[in-house]
Amino acid sequence: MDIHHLKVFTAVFKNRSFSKASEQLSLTQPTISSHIKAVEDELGCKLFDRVGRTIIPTKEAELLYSRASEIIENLEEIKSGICRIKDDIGGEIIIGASTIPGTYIIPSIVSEFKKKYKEISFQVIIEDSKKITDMVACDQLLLGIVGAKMENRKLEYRPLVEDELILVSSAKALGRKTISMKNITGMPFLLREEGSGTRKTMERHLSGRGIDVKDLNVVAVLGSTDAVKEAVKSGLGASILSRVAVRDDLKLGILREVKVKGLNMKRSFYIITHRKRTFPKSYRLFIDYLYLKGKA
Amino acid sequence: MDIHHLKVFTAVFKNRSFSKASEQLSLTQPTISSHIKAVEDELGCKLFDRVGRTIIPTKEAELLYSRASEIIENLEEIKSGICRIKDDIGGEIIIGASTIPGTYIIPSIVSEFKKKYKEISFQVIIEDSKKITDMVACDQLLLGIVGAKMENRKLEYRPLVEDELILVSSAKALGRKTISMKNITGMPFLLREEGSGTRKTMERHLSGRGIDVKDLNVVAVLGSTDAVKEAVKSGLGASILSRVAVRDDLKLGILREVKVKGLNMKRSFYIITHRKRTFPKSYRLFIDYLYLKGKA
DNA sequence: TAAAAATACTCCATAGGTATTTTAT
DNA sequence: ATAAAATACCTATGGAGTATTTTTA
Repeated sequence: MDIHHLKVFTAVFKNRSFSKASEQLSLTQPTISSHIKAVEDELGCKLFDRVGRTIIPTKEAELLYSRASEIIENLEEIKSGICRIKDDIGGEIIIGASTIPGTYIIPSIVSEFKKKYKEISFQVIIEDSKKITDMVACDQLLLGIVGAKMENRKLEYRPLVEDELILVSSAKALGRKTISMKNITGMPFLLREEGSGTRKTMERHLSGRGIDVKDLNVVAVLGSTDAVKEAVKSGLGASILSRVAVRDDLKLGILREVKVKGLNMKRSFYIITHRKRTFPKSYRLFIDYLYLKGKA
Repeated sequence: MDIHHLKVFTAVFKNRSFSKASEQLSLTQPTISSHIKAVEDELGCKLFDRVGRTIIPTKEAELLYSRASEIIENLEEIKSGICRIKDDIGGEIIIGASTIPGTYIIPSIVSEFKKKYKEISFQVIIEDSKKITDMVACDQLLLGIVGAKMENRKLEYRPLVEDELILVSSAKALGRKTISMKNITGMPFLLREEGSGTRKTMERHLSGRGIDVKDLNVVAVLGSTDAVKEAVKSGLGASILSRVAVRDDLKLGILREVKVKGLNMKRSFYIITHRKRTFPKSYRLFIDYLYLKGKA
């Protein structure tokens, strides 16, 4: 049974006439006839007694009419409801971000974006790059911002902002402002865990220069940027960290940047999305905004 | 949008799979694909993200699902509701009957019928034959029992029981037990109104013997059988009435039958129905019961 | 006679199928 | 290699139309 059938039926019922119904619905009278016949056949009962040129609804028709309008309205509601949420820019955007972008990049971007779209609220989930990448790949998240590419054909990567990794040590620790590559392997070193984008990027750059993690004098592996920073501050060792993560500490003289000759550890933060997912309007707006930032 | 579409959609939604839905609905997987596509096109939005072999409903699909089941249930309810009332033998039967059958015939028939079908209730409307005939013809009544045929191509007439009109006078009035035709015109006469079946039948029989109503010595025209009976009892005049209407009065000796030589006023009571109307189950049962009586 | 519904037919969209291809596990 | 969805293509049903007939007011 088609909704159209019900619409035709109600029109006939209300007009007490096939031809008037046909005018109302911009159909021809034979079409109305055949529709009514179809419904009668489907329900296995007559709906109208054709008495001369008058039409009298049967008991069955009365029952059908009393409930058909309900169904028609219901369907219209669904359609309009879907049209609404299709263009609804409200709701919550959940961003999965790795430590560095989640802490130092996203907040200012979100705050700027919110000036234009006040009705969109945000939730930022902070996990390491690997975890975020997996969550996007497994459809637990629609949008992620990470500090390293973990290739996955399901995912769409787009650069957001440039960053740089630098070697930092405690300001209190004496030492040269510039060292050479070979000095790195000797110094006590602090590392992030394996899923970290910072660590992955660092490893990539070092191995490009012939140094493996195993060559380093690793004093400790810590689960967050802050933990590493604190450890460095306390003089436990040096570490390679995002410039954005240590900017304030450098300014305040708590940490000290040590230049490594010939080592330039540029990296990007990436916007990741699932290639095959469709996004609610609010997400599309925000992602477009991020893409624009990425191009600039 | 077809209800079928909605059923397919809900099956896919619940199974999170096109092929499982196809098995469940005994359709092929391509059919499911095309149905979902049709709904997506109609609503102008994606309903499922096809991510590898997993299927993820969009926000729109969530909304649609939450309301589609409602509609489907609604429609099932309608169908079952209609099936129920189609064979529902409960409810009320309204019989339009003219004076004589309504008073002397119908009550006993109804009472007998009710022994078998206790759940059917009856309402008997008593009007003269003409009025009842019109009401059936104009679809205000589905069933009538009248004492005379008023031809109308819309109507189906079937005999119910035989009756006989007889000439009656007051028992107190002296007079012969048998008279000849020519004596009729002289005597003071009481008549029913023009719409009366009794009157119509009487006129037909008399005119068959060459006597017109205008030839009679009409003392009064009264609107009901009882009124005529009372008038006859009080000696105002004679009248031609149904045997069934005066049976008790004859037995009790309150009224007296006067035989008219060569005048035999047999008549039938008729069941009338509208040829083009359909009847609820209860009516069909009762009408069949009446037809059976009519044949016997 | 005129108005309304039914009927007969034609045309085209689409529901349904089968066979095959694409994609991801 | 396999399982699932998409795609291509075919057929038959049924929706919508036009033209005509039937029926009744």
